[in-house]
Amino acid sequence: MADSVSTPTRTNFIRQIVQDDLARGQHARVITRFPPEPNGYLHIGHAKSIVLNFGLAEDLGGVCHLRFDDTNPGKESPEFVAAIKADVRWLGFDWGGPVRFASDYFEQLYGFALELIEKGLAYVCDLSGEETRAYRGTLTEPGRDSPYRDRSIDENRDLFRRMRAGEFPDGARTLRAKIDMAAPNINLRDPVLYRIRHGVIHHQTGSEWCLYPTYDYTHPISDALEGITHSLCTLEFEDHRPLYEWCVANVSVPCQPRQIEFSRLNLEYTVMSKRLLTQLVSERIVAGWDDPRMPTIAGLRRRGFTPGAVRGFCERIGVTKADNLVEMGVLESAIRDELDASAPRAMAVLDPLRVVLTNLPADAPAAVQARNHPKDEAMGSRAVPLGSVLFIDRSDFEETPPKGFKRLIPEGEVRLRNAYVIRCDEIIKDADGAVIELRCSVDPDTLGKNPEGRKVKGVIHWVAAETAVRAEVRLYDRLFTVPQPGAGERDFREDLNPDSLHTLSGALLEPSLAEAQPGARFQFEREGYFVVDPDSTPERPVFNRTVTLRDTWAKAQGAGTHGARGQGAGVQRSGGHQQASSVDGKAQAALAPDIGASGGAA
RNA sequence: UGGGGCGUCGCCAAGCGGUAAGGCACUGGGUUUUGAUCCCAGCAUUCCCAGGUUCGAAUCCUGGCGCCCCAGCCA
Repeated sequence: MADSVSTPTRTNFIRQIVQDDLARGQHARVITRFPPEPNGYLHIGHAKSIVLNFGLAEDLGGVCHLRFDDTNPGKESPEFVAAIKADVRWLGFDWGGPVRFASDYFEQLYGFALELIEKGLAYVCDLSGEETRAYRGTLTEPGRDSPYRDRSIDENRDLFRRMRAGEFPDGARTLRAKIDMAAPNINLRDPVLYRIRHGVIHHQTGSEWCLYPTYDYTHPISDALEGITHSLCTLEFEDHRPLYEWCVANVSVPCQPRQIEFSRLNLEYTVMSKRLLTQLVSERIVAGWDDPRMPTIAGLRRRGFTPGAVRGFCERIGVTKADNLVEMGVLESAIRDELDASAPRAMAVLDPLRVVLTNLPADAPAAVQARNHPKDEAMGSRAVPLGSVLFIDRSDFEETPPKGFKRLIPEGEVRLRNAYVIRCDEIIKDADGAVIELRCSVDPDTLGKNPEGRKVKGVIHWVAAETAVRAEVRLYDRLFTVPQPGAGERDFREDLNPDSLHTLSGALLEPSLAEAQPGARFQFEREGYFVVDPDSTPERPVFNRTVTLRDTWAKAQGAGTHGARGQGAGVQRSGGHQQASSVDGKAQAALAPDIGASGGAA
């Protein structure tokens, strides 16, 4: 019941294949694997693969292994290993056994390489990297055989052993598969199986090896050793499948897993490549891998997403082989669905405007009772202190309202959420003409009931000045201004959204929010869903906006501006937040140089 | 131009020869002390194009067109 996003698990072409295999008795049970390289954090695209692999195994009574593809130690680190494990667990999956590493199989892999050598299917090649490339040919021209291709088995065996023993420097020799230098599929033109890497400390094997197997060789064999039945990967590996099959067919492994490819996820207004994400972090364009603007699992978590919403999103987008570019709206809809059902409501004023109630009755309650959820009685209610001095959001008052505006206007009435109907009698301005306070009168007979003889359409949220808790609120927007950052020749940093973060230091919360713990999620009524950031302390609460509420009013108002485009995906353009941003010039100024510098540098 | 893929509504995506699911978005209407949620209705005579097979084709065949991936001792 908690999982409101739950859509019936959709099938897809891969599930169909696996179920068919199971039905035909081809396998006793399905074993899949999720094989990340620990060279960065997991992102939403990985979540698609995780949900596919773990979800499939889970539903079909099998298991899914978590195996780190750690064959390139120079780029990998234990920090990434730990983060990846945490993310997979957070998503709610269990690998039902030890975490595995391709490096666990280094010794066996080495043995199989010897087997290939004995069979005349692999040879030690002395060509340099550059020469190897030259010999490989091009997309349209066949390659040429390496001059070392016909070394004797004895010589190959001897050389390969000496490679392991550390007798040759980096790049001096490689072990190559002997397949076909004229193959139209370039992956079959005697691909490199092993390369020499001295001096790197592998996070799992330390300095035990100076010889490291390549992905193309390691992956199929690791799969086979683990009894993987279906090896699911993304489309760019489709060309590698013949090589995958060559490997498991030519060494003495217990089985021959089947590789099936699906298309990777592309999401509008963000980037998904690990190279680019790494760049965002290393150039400090974002605060880290878990910056709430990042499409990483850690970023989404800190942004306030739930595991259920991420899984629900992955189910909504499906699994096919078609190239795709998914709109942000789908992700947003997934999290809104879940949070609408599960997040307790509260009131918070992001951009405060002082309101003095001039006639609050002496017998008015010191606090009003407010339900924590409009539809879920079980979530209970809370007391919200009331007082004669309040704050409302600046955007909820307009001196010259646009047509259709149903919030507070001069001489107009509006309902204070959970409290009285008030009427704006007087506007107080400063020397510059800016509104600094409103004087309002309450209709004492409107607590818990509608006024008689007239209709008050608008409802606005508020906090009482005396008991308000000051907080920092971080408003996030999409990281990029275009659907496909860096498309064409452009540097993706040119597409960064300079307004992707607004830090509000003067937000005011109702007191019930004061002791909220990091990770707690709320709906700030009429504003959006917010989560307590790990930076939060009782002295200084910090909330992150996960996503705004759907806002048809803002959308209608924004028509004609750029707000009308892009399905409003993730962008808050209401007047209130534009106000908020100008209120917060300091925070913006602090952020701007960072982005400017990185954009202008390289 | 060699090889491998993909092309069904604005975005995802079902469909597996019997006459176009669903989600997101969008548009109307209703309920509402969140301009939220919820509800109801609308939204592809057509499946990249052109031929062909068939009583019948998005599904089969042929030929085009368009897009993506591959020349790391990365994964």
